[in-house]
Amino acid sequence: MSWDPVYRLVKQIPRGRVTTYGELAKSLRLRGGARAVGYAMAATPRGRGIPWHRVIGAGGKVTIPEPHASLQRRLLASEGVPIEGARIDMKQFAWSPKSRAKSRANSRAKSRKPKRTPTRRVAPKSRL
DNA sequence: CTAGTGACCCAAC
DNA sequence: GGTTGGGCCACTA
Repeated sequence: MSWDPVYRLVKQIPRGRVTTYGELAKSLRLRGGARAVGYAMAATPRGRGIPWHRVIGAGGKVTIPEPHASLQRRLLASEGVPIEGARIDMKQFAWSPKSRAKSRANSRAKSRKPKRTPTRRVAPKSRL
């Protein structure tokens, strides 16, 4: 299924570095966002040397089911990426698909969701 | 077409 | 700083 660009990018992740689903999604400009990347990773074909373990959740959190999470930790630790308190130090290990050389994990513009109709968390019904 | 699920993310509580 | 809930969209039944 055309997840090739995702796999390709994942394969570009250098050893000892990690990136998040969101970063991959933004770099690839996937409409599905992080979700699509997650889906792609879930369907990652084995036997192609795709370092799926270098893809983690936002904030350096492992958001995958236990069986895989355990393996992921071991693989990452094997590459020199220890997980401290179920979390990875993005400051050091975060890798950006574009900047390759720099470890810029900081691209958080808080202005993404300006207003989301506060005090209203129940069924907006219509969007227009 | 609708409904349900998911290796996600973010804001509010 | 942990839990809840909504949103976003791809994929399957």
